[in-house]
Amino acid sequence: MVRVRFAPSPTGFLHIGGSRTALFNWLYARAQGGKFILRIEDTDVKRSKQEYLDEILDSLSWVGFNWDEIYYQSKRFEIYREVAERLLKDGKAYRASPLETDVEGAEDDAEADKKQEAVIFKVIQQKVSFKDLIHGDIVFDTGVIKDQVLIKSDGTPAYNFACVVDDAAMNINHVIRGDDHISNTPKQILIYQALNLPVPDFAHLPLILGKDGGRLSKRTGATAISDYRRMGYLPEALVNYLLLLGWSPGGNQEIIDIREAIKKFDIKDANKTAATFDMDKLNWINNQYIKTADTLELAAALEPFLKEQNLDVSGFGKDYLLSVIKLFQGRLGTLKDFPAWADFMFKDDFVIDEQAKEKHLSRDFSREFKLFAERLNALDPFDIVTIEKCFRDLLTELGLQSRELIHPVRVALTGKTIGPGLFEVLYYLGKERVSRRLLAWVKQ
RNA sequence: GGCCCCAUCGUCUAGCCUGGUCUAGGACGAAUGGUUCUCAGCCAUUAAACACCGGUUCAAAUCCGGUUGGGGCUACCA
Repeated sequence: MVRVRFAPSPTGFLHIGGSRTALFNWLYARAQGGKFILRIEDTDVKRSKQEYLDEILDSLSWVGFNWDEIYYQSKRFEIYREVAERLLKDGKAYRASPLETDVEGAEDDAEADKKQEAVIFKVIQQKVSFKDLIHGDIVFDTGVIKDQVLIKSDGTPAYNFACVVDDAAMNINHVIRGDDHISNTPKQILIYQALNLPVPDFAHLPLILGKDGGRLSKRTGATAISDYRRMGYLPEALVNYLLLLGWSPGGNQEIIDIREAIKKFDIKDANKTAATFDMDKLNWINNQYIKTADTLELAAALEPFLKEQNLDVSGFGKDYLLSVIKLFQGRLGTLKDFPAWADFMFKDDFVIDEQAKEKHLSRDFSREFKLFAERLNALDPFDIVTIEKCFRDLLTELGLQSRELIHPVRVALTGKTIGPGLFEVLYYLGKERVSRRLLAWVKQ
């Protein structure tokens, strides 16, 4: 059975690159009917923080990468020491005194006392080769690798050692991780061999680059998954985008449901070229998902954004809210856009775009607005069709082009130049609010 | 510096393994036009790539070698 793992370190938030690695591991496990194991690499006690751990677990749950088992390296220090002891006994490792600078640099004597001899692995010069599921055969000459620290002088295990001990103990048979670990692989294989443990298959995923071609960093855009959640991206959209970064379902398909992806995914089809993170395409995909989302579910997803931007919709019925969401659904790039774009549907002190006002309301529309308000108030079936007819009749009477009145009315009612069709806006706003807003522009 | 990885439109990619069907397909973005109401929505059109050099072959984006360029690693971080 396939057993894969994702091994984040709680020394920072879950970022884009990490979640893509998690996605490919998770997908592969689900595609193969295997297990997806989460291993928290919190051996660096000083840098590991609870808030980071919480954020990582939270983000993984949000994107839906459910794990079958979870382990914490900080609870397994005894195991690493025992294994190191074995290597020592076999003469494959040796002890070395703690680094002078380390002891001297210790905060106080108590800390210095805790320092003990480190355990170092003897690297023997040889050719190590492995078959990478994505890259094919890779060969290293270990002559260029220094002896490796197994247990540091503070008693905690070094990364490459804890990783091997755990992958073996947890029966991980496919190690799927970032390209940056390729050069760690020969070091780890040496340890597997010294321990007489079966070497797993490796698959090294290309890195995700920022716009500047370098590593994705805060400078080149948001990196934490939780940031994207806050910016108003749907988890399905983010996952779909991440999936397209290094893998393609073929057949010119861009939008792919996760269940369909599970059926089609194979780690062997992953690309080997680094990909640049492109916000524009993410936005487009997010819009594709928002557009086709169930309106009721969208309403729930929108809640935190309404709250955050202080847009109170409680005074309106559920049906009204859903209608308004439907009106905007097709043009939303992110959920965050909604409160900003639809504010006029829920309050009278909506934001007025000064440029729009300047462009369309600089001349006096008292006569037109007053007439239109009166006509609308008298409309009996007040529906989209009759509203449009009423408006167009008025245009004919006044001898105006539709655009000459539509834009001013839109700005007066919504404060914006962009938005849903005007007649729909009129219908959902209702007679009372429409005439109040129009008459506000009428000079007495 | 040493070692390793990578190389198709600006970006994500299809094609590469199993050379000919590729005057290289799709998507994002861009530009242009349309949408008897706006666009950041919708529709249409256009521009846009096989890094370079050599080899193998009747034939190379596809196979091989080199060059160049980019990236990673080179910690008692993970």
